[in-house]
Amino acid sequence: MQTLTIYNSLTNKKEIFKPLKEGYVGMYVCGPTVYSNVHLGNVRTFMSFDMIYRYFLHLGYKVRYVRNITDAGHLTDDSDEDKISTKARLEKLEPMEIVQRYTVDFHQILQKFNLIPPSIEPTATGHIVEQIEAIKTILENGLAYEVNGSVYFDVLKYNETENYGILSKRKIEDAIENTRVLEGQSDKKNPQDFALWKKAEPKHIQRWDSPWGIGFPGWHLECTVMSTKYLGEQFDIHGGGMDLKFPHHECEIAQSQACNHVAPVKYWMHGNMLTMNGKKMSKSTGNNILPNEIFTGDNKNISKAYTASVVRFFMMQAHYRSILDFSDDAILASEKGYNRLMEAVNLINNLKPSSSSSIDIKKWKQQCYDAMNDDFNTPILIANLFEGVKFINLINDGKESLTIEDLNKFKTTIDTFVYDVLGLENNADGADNSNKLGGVVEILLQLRKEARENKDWALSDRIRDELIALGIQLKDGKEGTTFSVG
RNA sequence: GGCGUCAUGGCCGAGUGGCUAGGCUGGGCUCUGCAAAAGCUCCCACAGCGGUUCGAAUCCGCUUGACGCCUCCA
Repeated sequence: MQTLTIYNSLTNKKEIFKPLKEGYVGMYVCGPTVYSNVHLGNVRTFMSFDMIYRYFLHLGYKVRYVRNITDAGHLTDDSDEDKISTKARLEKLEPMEIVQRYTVDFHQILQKFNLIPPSIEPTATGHIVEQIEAIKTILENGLAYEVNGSVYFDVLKYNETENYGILSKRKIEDAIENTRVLEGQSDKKNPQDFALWKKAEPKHIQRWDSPWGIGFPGWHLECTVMSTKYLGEQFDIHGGGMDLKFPHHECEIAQSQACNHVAPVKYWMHGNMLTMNGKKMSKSTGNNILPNEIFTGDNKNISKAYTASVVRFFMMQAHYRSILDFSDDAILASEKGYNRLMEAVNLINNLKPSSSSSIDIKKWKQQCYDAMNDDFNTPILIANLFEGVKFINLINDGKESLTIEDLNKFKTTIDTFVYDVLGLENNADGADNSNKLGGVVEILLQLRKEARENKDWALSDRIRDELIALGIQLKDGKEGTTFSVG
């Protein structure tokens, strides 16, 4: 098995990946709060971890991948109302109607981007009982307190024996000095304390009974409870967006320690933000683009529509830990690169084997693995794949050669990384009408060929130019004319 | 204000103490009726100022700038 290194946010270093149990990987990724449509920035994080999931699977690990749906308890501010309920009141819908609508949207969008569904996708509302049990345990361990029907985690007390700030590298002393004083926090002993259970006011729609009265769980708790339930008190990888590092993931660590007295996660992984116009995409600021707007081209930031595969390729061209800026120029360039890659991938089936190989395929293949083994470096992988594109074109031109064994190895490796690991899809052979279209174009190519034999350049050029206007690119080669649909 | 990350060629984006990133764009050549495609090739960058070093864009310090977190956020 390949030696894989992963950048661990807990230590800020690349570390060799060693699973807790040989051959198995437990991975938890914070999912969306389903109160509105997922925007492209949300998608990036899930796509990054999908790539990581895919690579583990390819390496032969048995992976249990858990990604939650937050459908309750996500506090917006100190108004005692959570996001789901606020939206529900606004639209006069049942909370679960909102949850259902945006959960379906989330699944549909991710499917379009060819993300593999996780092994388990638990919901917060489905784990209220477990959350209440966890609160009881934390109370028993003396690290939480009850005030007016709410329960808060006692951060200062926890920090006496443990390190609150171990992940985010914050010092609690600094936090105390710099925390803004907000209204309505009088229930808390300290501003740093966070809610485990919040009392529900009568106007609050989502509510559950508990030993502390009617209320709803705090946001941080669900991930602790669900990751523990499905992956154990300790598991290999916890992922999420960079913006969740503090306070969410810091709180998760504290809660797990308070319950189970062990560090829950071996490798913390954080995907970086997608920006647009240099600023983070986010729902609240409106600086975002929705996937459906990209598929239709209906957004002022883009000049045309782009397919999900092109967007996926665009994102894979950047490292998951780097900020990536979305722009029309950038994605336009990616689209061209994607098309070039896919044309070569299609061409590989036509290559003829030779009696000897002029290219070291084994070395090239290992370079692909080396890239992925270095903290999932997809940009380097793609650079190597373009090296492969060059090989394909040269072999096709008869300038390089591969034996049948090498050719098969080459083809398998290309397919593995392009389809299985990067999760790209080949739009050309995915279209139902491609066969019919191909037949029609073949007729035109025949006509053009006859025109050219008669030196009727006016006609042959007209056929070529009108086809290209429709996005059909002709390529004249020694053995006839081929075409590609752009 | 506090903490942190990053500053790479026309654009997007990797990476490394001395050796090619890659994609897109632009120039040249081969091929072609002319093109396109493909191949070859050119433009060879690393914010600024100091320091360490035989050697730094890569390590250290300072300056400037951008972004992220500190409040819900992938």
